[in-house]
Amino acid sequence: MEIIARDLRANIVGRKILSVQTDWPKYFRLPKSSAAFGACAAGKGITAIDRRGKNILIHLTAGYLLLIHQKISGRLLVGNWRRVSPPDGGEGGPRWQPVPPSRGRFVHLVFDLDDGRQLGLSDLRKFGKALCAKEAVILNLPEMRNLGPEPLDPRFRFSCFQRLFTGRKGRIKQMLMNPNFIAGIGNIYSDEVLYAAGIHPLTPLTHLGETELRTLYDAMKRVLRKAIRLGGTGVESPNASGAETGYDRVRTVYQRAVCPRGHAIERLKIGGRSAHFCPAEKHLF
DNA sequence: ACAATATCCTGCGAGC
DNA sequence: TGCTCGCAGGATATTG
Repeated sequence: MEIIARDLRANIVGRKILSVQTDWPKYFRLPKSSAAFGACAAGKGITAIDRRGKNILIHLTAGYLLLIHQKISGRLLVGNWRRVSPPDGGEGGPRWQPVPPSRGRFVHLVFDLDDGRQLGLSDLRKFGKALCAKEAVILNLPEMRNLGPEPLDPRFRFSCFQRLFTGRKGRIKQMLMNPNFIAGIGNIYSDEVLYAAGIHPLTPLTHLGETELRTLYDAMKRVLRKAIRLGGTGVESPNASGAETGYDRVRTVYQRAVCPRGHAIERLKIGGRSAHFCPAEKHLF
């Protein structure tokens, strides 16, 4: 998500949103009607872009904020899509075809920009969401207000990390993935961080002493920094020739058959999500 | 009060 | 070949 935010920042800050189109109005959570949402975003300039957890925050003129969450299958792209009619009229509403056709299948939400390009949300599963309101309104919504600290925030020191654990119970894997605990760590990076720290995903929080917490904290910062340095996970990969790119090249356990040392990766379901780990690593449980 | 589970969707690959 | 099943990068609501 950090990679996406940086890409958008370099590409669309200074542009103006002319209009908004969708074939899936359920994206609009605030305001909920397509007309009201369009009216909120249209005519406003894009002044800045940042990120909080996995939320992309697009700052608009007049003190407005556009929040887009890509959820599982979403991908924000800048490009061009042309509107095409559905195959037999009627059913399904408008569709967009990417230009060039190689990028951005599954675009369901389009922001027309004043330079002829568009910001499009490609989102196969349509779990994404979009909100537009005064900045203070957005930032006061529970999903923003309850967000945990940013893992790479320099102010998020070890003492802060350690404090998050006091009086809490549960499994470490679920804790790392809980956005209200720490923002922005999902299924992939929680597995990668735990492997890097040599900690089993099922380890109860109460089993983690200061030494393990220090190891976990360092692994978290290291893995996330490296992922950003390499351009993120799954963003543009695999490339045209089928080779993995970015962090995917160095992923150790997530959807791997073997770990870097050649041991078979094991999988189990934790809280409805798949956890990948190497049973040969030293680990607590 | 807490922790599993269901839910929102669609496409894809595996197995029969 | 064509069907059904399980699974997928998130987060919240609901259930037990």
